[in-house]
Amino acid sequence: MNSFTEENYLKAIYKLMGQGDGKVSTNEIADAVNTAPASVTDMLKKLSDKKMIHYAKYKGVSLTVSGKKVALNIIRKHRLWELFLVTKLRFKWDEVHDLAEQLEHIQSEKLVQRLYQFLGKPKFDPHGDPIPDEKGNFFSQKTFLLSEIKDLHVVTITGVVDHHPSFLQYLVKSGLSLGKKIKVRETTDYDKSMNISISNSKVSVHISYDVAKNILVTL
Amino acid sequence: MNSFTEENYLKAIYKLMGQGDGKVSTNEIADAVNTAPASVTDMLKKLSDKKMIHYAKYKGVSLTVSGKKVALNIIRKHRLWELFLVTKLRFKWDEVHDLAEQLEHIQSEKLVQRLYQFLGKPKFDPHGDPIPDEKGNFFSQKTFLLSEIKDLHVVTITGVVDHHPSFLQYLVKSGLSLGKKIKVRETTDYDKSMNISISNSKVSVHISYDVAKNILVTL
DNA sequence: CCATTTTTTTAGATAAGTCTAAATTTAATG
DNA sequence: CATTAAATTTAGACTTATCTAAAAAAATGG
Repeated sequence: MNSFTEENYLKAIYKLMGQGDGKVSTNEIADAVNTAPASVTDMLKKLSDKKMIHYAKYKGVSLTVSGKKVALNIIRKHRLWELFLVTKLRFKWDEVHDLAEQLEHIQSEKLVQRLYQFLGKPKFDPHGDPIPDEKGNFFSQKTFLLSEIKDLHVVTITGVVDHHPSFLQYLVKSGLSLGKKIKVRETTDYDKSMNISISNSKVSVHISYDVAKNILVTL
Repeated sequence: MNSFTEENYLKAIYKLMGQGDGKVSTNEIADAVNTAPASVTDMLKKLSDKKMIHYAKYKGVSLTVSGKKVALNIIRKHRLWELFLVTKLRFKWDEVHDLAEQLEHIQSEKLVQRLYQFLGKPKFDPHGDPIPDEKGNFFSQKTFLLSEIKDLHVVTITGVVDHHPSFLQYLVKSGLSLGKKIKVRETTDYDKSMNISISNSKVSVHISYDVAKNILVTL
């Protein structure tokens, strides 16, 4: 069994590794789990002993197959709980992250299975992130950053890069929720800000480049 | 904020205090939380510093008002989660205890409120135990042990003393679930075992004294 | 009411996870 | 490529919650 702390490290490493199998640095992890680099080194030794990571001093780390499995299971639980909170308990999508950070550590395979059934075997969480299945497989849609979309193209919002409550709240206030179809009307060369219109509502919104590069869309 | 461990001690002390405000002994607590008495003494000092318990060396402990409040909140969460697991996720009543022991430590007042609403502001958990409200108040029904009921009386099963899965499973197998109306047909003097009949089903069951004194009933 | 048993507390250690400060390794740069 | 800067690890210490063994207090019972 793994402790809460170990699970959090594995999750952080998983996220830092991204798609590729690149090595993750001690400082990156320290930053992600909000602890001193020296503490991270200690934990890396421990996770290495447990065969959860590949670790060679000064060389960075990557997850082993078992490490990846654990990480994906935590992520699965996190996203299922987020969806539960939003769809069943009427939480807003910007409120659920911290609570899910607690719930993701509840140990019970049966509970996860039942929750999964209860929610109707969902494929995505309230932020548009895919929910891994029991085996760790998940849908990976081809998404683009809204900031990369050329003028006059119509796209659908399917996710966010930044998950902070304040950003999510800003999106809601601007009428930009998941699933919305939008058209890029005009991009300003100078600051790369965009004027976009929301389909079926004549409404148009002006968003900064900073915002646009945190919104994921599909064609 | 209190740690998981502190919460478990407070819950244990609350349960050991029972109705009265009697003092609870170190050994009783050690037994309840499954740790060595010496460890309990350490924790008692800590809880005393935090003004959660009244503690004088060698004299036993009792909860302060804040200690009781914390304990009741944990119990509230425990019972709400048990009910959630049974009514929403189709767990059996004998499966939920250990899982609720984990879930009861999730910190979020909002979550508790929402769960409470979601479950329809319930008054009792799946084992017939009352669920304290936000303020720590709960219904206390006048219940009796089935073992104390005289022959030919009709009573309703409203709870259990022993919460162990094996006992609960035995009850289910014998058709003795919460809410069932039963009549005590005959008590055997020798071993105090009972022959009882279940209303609306002609079925009669023979139960030992050990079983009868772990079933709570109302007249 | 004194001796023995039981209960409780103290003392000293251990393991997990963290820290700061110092040492070491790697990377970057003139 | 030698020196400085940055990243990483080691060393030593702290906190929380636990343990065992020994000491102290309370309870029991002839």
